[in-house]
Amino acid sequence: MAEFKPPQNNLLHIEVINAIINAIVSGELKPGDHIVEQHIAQQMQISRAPVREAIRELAAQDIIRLIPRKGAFVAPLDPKNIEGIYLLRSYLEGLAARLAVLRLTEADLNELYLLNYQMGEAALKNNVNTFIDLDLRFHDFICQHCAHPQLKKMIDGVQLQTKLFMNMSKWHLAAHSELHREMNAHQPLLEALRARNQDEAEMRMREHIIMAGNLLLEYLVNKKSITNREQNGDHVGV
Amino acid sequence: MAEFKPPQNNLLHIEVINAIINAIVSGELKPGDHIVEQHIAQQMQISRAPVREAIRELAAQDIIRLIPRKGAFVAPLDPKNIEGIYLLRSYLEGLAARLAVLRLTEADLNELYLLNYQMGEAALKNNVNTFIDLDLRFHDFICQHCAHPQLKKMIDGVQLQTKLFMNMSKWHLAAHSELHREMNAHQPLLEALRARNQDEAEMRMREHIIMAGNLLLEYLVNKKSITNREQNGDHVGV
DNA sequence: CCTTTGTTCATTGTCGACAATCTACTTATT
DNA sequence: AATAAGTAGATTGTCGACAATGAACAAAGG
Repeated sequence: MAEFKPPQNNLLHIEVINAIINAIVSGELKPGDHIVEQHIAQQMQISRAPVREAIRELAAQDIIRLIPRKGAFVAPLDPKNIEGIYLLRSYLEGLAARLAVLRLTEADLNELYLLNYQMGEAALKNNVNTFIDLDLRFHDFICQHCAHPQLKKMIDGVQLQTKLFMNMSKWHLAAHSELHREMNAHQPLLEALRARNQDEAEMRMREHIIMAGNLLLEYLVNKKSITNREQNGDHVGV
Repeated sequence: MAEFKPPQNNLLHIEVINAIINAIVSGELKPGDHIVEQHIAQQMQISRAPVREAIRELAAQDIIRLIPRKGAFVAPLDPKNIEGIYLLRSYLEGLAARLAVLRLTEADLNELYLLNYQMGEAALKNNVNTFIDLDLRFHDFICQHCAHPQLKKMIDGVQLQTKLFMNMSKWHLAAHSELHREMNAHQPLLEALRARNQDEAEMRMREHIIMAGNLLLEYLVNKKSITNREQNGDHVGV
């Protein structure tokens, strides 16, 4: 029997969501930019209704800031905020790890170990995109096994933001030189999971995320001071 | 000069949100009920557009479950879920308390002590509604001072859910006999805040919320077993 | 009797149009 | 020249209508 796949999303607003996210990731839409419903609607040759829904949904995830009767704006990206986001993420994913300890089977653990191994390979090959993708799958895998849909949803939202941060700041371009620092970042967490130690798993997950946040932050501050130097010839001390 | 307040929410969808929440709180809409856009639109004599937006926003907060092309349904209310919600809330508000420690002024602390005192009074008078209202203001006050808008937003969403839980389960009707158990629930937290001890504040906030969750859960399980007994004459053991 | 195929109706998804509001600019007034 | 009032264009908020989908029920065929 031939394969009859169900038609993928015929829901317009979901395609709009993806389109907007892509536009932000690709830098086409920059933080602070005004998102005009009709412009998107015309470009995608659809009406404003699904565009509106997409914007509202992204606003619920804080990707977009909504101001009544003025419009939608791409959320600003400031380091102060990033620190808070990563702190939040560390708490949420820490809790997810704690809950996942109760549910991960041996097969699940093996899968995680495999992902971790592949990350090591990608790091050695300096393959940043593969590394980031594997890292995301690693975290997702744990969060999916926490059996807490609402927590999962929150984490997805925060993760999307961090993904945007990384892309907007073109972090991945500079990550080559940082990969070695992240290479074995999951090891302590994995051991805690295997030992079925909830406290330890939560703690390690938190540490790991805070560390990743600091790495990004460090890069951002660096870049900014370099940019400033370039712009006004001023030397900014470390 | 007379007060000329700006007209309150001109935005229809906000009024719809409140209307739906009220309907759920009052029991008019029960968990699992199908929310039909046109019905609400006709009853409120507006078009479907703002109703749609309201539903989408409530869905983002997990008050409502959305199924594509089938519609919106009031989120089901099961004890298993409640436990998870309170766990989540304990983590989020715990973090908020930790952050608030850094920002609460002496005046703020006095305000919190006042609220706590008033709660004691309300408890002694067995005034449940006042007690619940004060409790909410107490928690809100702390969360507002965590200087983390996104965390605050998440907490608001989860708090709304717990509020709905309490109302849907008619918990407040039975709370009279439980008030004394909650009366001094904030004391340890207050002391930690005054001592500017972040770890302690987070811990005490968590404990307090988990305890409140258990109280509600205990009541729900009790009620359910009573209901079961009434329905089928079966005796459910503890 | 059970399964499959139509049919009808209720509801959601999408659309184009209009009204209300905001911004930027122009004009008038002191 | 500076401030206030007015105007025009763009954008959001709201509306009513239609198309697409899904659910319940009836009819047909085995």
